[in-house]
This record gives sequence, structure tokens and C-alpha cells, in this order.
Amino acid sequence: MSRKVLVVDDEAPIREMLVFVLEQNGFQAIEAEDYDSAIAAMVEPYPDMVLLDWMLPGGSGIQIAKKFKQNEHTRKIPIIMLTARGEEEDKVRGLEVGADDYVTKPFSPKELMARIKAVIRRVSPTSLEEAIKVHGLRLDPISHRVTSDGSELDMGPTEFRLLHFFMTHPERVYSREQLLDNVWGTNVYVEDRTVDVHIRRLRKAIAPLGHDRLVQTVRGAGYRFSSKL
Amino acid sequence: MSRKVLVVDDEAPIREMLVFVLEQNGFQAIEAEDYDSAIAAMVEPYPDMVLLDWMLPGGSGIQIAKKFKQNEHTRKIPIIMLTARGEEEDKVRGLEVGADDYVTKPFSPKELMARIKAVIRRVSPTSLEEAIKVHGLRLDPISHRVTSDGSELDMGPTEFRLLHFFMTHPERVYSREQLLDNVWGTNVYVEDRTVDVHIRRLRKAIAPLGHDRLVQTVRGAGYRFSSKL
DNA sequence: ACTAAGTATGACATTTTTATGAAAGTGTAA
DNA sequence: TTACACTTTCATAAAAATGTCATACTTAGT
Repeated sequence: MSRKVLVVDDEAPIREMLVFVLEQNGFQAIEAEDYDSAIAAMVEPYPDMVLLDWMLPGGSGIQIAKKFKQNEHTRKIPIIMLTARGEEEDKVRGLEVGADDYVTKPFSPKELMARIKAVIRRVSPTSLEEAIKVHGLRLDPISHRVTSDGSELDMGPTEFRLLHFFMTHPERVYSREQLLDNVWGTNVYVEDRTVDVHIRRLRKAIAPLGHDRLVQTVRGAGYRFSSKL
Repeated sequence: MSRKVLVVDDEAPIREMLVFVLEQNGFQAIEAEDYDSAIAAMVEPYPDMVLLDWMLPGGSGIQIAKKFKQNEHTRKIPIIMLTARGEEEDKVRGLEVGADDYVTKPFSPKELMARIKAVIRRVSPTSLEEAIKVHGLRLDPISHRVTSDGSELDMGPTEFRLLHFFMTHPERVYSREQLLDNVWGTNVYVEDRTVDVHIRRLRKAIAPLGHDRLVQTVRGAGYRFSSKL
């Protein structure tokens, strides 16, 4: 379920390559080329992981890591640093600052993905698998269950992902296209209108206790999950 | 509103098919069959995107991509490359040179269009907008809500855009024509007087708490949004 | 007070957008 | 293979929004 990886590297080709590899593996990549754009990515929706080049001009790689570790909301986001071969000192320094792992350039896609998955597996129990609860509607990613005031609600996989996305991104309108990108994935090609159908099924599924009101239509814009009715 | 797509492919039938699909989807296509004609298209008005066949005779596809990425003005124009199935090496190479995505031949029109739209969406991200608040009237573009001292106000899409425009451009008179340009968009044919109707609807929508006084008529000139009553 | 020009407003035919039921397609486990 | 559970698309219904008009009001100038 971990999707967004922030890729920070000043060299465009390497960044592109990383993004390519990530997307091939079902991740969504966010790019940043320097300190400023990396910090700019420290907002909702937060990345689930950061791939950080240690060798940014001006040595700002370490600054970025520090920033992430200082911020309350981004503290637990794992960071994998990318280092040049032999820079042992950098590795130690990085791990001190809070990086969770490192990968030495040049690296193979396979190795990279293995590390990423390992790191995410290590931290996922806490950082993004917590149950979310809104208005008596509770979604637990671990047991993969949705309960409404105790009783379990039944829904399809897509509706579950849709609800999960909504509950982790409330009070915000999403266009059908954005929902497709975020819930279905970037390289899936389905009609915009298909979203309507799943919205309907999601509503029907959570309707029993009136929670369908949380999924709101915003005419001309898309849909919104909101506890403000 | 990206429209122009440069199509570079040496095979006329494929080019025509691409052009056909693009035009069916509301894009304007510019054709090029080889290196020279592709480079010739690197002028104003620049295309908004490039569909590039990697397998051009003489391997010039990559040259074209390089040219685009070197030129200051065309550097940021996204490139989608068309590759034959299985040419993994080409894909990586292409992404290194700066291509934004690739589509494997043969491809379905649907897939192609989805990729194009995704790339364009990625390149022109919607800027994060902050909520604006005037005299207890609050408009939040993110959740797409307008609230007046807490309670939500209901209005149509056009009224929302109109209010948004007003709130971001206060204390200034706009003629009906200017409002049409800014809120409806240029090259939209509507009567000037239609603005009156939407002004009325907007006023009615925000009237409950007296905020309708913020939308002021300036006789002979147009309308103004002002907190000075 | 009267007129001319500008503006406000209610009504309404049309067009757009959404909602929804159902068919068709996909994949999967028994 | 046959069920079965989803997913996606399509057709159509339903709802909401839009642009125009006709008519009522206002205002400024005479």
C-alpha cells in the first residue's frame, strides 16, 4: 500500500531513471532536484519514503534529512540515501542523522527495489498502517476491515482502497482523474466515469449507518470526503 | 489547456493514425517525419508535448530528444517516446535523455491518450491554493467550500469561480467582458448580460449573512468585490 | 416628473453533469 | 470447467447548472 516515494537528486538522468524504476514497480514518484524543492515536498500528501542523494551541491543532502527528521509529521518517513562508492564516512554520517539505509551508486534496479521494500516493510507497521476513524466509521488497513459502530461493512477491494484514500485525505476535493491516479494507479487506463460507479458502490457499502454522507459530490469538481456534512 | 502535440514518425500511416487519434481527443497535431522537420517545429508557437518515434532511420530519435532538452525554450516540453516491444534498453536510454514516458507499439488509442493526459497533468501541477477570508466569508479552493461564519454556502460552479476570482482580485472594478474573460475563459461566446444573472445568483448565495454587500455594482463600469461597504 | 440607459430578477428551455441499474468482460478458486 | 466476485463500460434516468429573455427597477440627467 505504500506508494509515494520522493526522489531527490540533482542529476536529471539519474532522477528519471529512479522514477522509471519506481514506477515500474508500482510506486508513485515525486521528484525534487534541490534543497528547496525537496522541502517543498514536505507537505500533504506526505511521501511514504525518501530516496535522497547525499551528494547534492552544497552538501544540502544532509540538511534535507535533518529537516525531515525535525518535522513532526515527516519524522517517521524512512530515508534511503544514495552515496558514491567508498564514501564510508558519509554513510556513517547519514545514519547518524537518521537515514534508514543507504545504497551505493551505481546500483541495480533490483537491488534498489529490494532495499526500498525492506525499509518500508520495517516501518510500515507504524507509519502508515494505523486504523483511521471518522464519525464512527473505522478503517483498519492491517486487518483490512471497515467497521461502522462495531458492525463490519462489506465492500470490494477498489471501494476499500478508495475509502482508504479518502480517509487519509479528507476535506479536499479530488477530480475523477486524480482519484484514478491515486487509487487505481498511474498506469491504469479506465474511463473517468468508472469512478462514479465505484463511488456509488462505496456509498452503498457505508450507507447502513448513514456514513454515505461523508462521501460528497462536488459538482463540476469531483468528490470529497468530509466529516462536515 | 495544452493543445499542440508534435508527432514525429517516419511512417506516414502510423503518423496519420496518431494524428487522427489526437484530433479526435481535441488536440492539435503537428507532423514531422524526420530529424529536420522535427527540429523545424522547435519554434513558436511551441508544441505542448512531443510524441517521438524512437526508431527513426539513422537513430535520430534520440538526437531530436537531446535537441529539445538542450534548448532553453523547449527543455520542459514533455516527450513521450514510441518504442517497439521489448526494447528495454531503448526505454532506459530514452528516459536518461529526458523522455517523460514511453508507449510501446502497438498501442491502443485509449492507452496513448491516457499517457498523454497523465504526462501533461504531471507537468502542470495544480498550485496549492490557500483559503481566502474576507469579512467572515471564507473560500477554500482545496476543499472547494465557501463558508460564512461557519455555515456552508451552496452555489453553482460558475458562481464559485466568480467568487474565487473576485476574492483574489478585490477592490477593483471589472467590466462584464473582463469577467467573462477571466471567469468563463477567453473565446467563449456568451452575452455580456449573462454576467448580471450570475452576479445575482452569487449574491443570493452569499446573502444569508449579508455578504452580498461585498459584491458591488459600479454603474456604467461593471462590478467590484470590496470589503469597503 | 419624465426619459433614457443601465441593472435586477424571475422564469424557462437547453445543455451538462451525476446517479444508477444492468450488461459484458476478467480473473480466480474450487 | 463452472461458479463467483469484481470491474468496467454502457444506456438511461435524474438532477443541477447555464444562458437568454421579458419585465420590473434604479439612477442620472433634463
